[in-house]
Amino acid sequence: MQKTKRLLAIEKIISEENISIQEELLKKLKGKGISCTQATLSRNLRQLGVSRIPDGNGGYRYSLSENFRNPERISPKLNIVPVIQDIVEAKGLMVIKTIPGNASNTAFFIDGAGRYEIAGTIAGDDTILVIPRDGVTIQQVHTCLEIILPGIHEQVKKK
Amino acid sequence: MQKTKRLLAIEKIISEENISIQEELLKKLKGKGISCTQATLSRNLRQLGVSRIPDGNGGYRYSLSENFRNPERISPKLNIVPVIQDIVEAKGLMVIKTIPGNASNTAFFIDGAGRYEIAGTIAGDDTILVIPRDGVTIQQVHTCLEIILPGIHEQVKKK
DNA sequence: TGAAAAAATGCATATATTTGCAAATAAAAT
DNA sequence: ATTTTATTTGCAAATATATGCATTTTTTCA
Repeated sequence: MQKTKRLLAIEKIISEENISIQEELLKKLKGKGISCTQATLSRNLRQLGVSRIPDGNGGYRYSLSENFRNPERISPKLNIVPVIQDIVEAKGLMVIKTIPGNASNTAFFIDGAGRYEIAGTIAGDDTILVIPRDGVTIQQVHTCLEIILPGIHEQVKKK
Repeated sequence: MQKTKRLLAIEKIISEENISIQEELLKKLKGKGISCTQATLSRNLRQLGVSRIPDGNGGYRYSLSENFRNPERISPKLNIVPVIQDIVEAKGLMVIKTIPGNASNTAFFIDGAGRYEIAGTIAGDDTILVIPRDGVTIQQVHTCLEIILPGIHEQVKKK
């Protein structure tokens, strides 16, 4: 889907560069072969929860919401304990195994990151089903998980 | 000075009410006997670091930006803090609410600090009861918590 | 597969926000 | 106190953002 790709690109650009007006973002997108109108961008930004904040220098810049910008702020807590046991994919979905009783805890963090890539999660006692949004690849979900829970793949490999 | 008063009033209004456009804020100010033009407001908002964020409901609202005011406050040391949702006191005891499943983790951490002020803790799923030792004031417990979890009160205030 | 419903998009425009500039006000210096 | 300098403000205009509506694209469902 065109929109999914655009939303992801918007997030990426905004997190990496200082965008002060929508027209500027529009051009960056065009540079990546993604094009739409400013009107669509306006709607997309709202949907993504992107806010415009003073840059402290007399100007403004667009910014991802708090959770999004600093996912590492809330994640290392979980990494203190090796709660995650395994990550496997099946039928385009992702299954994360945790130590007993920690699935909902972990899913909560994943949800809290507010990543667009993830449509939602369902947690049992020691298993989480991560449902990627349509058009999002498994690889993108892996990357996204790494952002939410830095070191997650490393941790799993050790077992 | 007129401006100082206005800036303070703006902060107060924005923190208490949902303001979606500047004209709206202008009226609220007028209601408090403070008047200026929308242009001035625009400048003031930027100076205060006020950002406009999606309200998750198809609209926008103005919001004080913690980031802007305390950019360096975001440090890895705060990692453990965001699990804490609220701190209230009752009957000389202290009740700490956490995100689901994190009460025992957090309580363990508090216990681990071995503070004299705290006689003990009891943790459920998302709630911790902190029992101060006899003769210890609630204020002392607050101070003590701040030592164990630096930034904890600041974090809670934001919610 | 085709019709119906829903979602996304562009266009034109309405609405909202920012800014250049000159006047007014406040602060500092002599 | 008076001049000088800096800050604040309003006004009008420029710029930026959001939205109504018609159209296209995608999804759903029979």
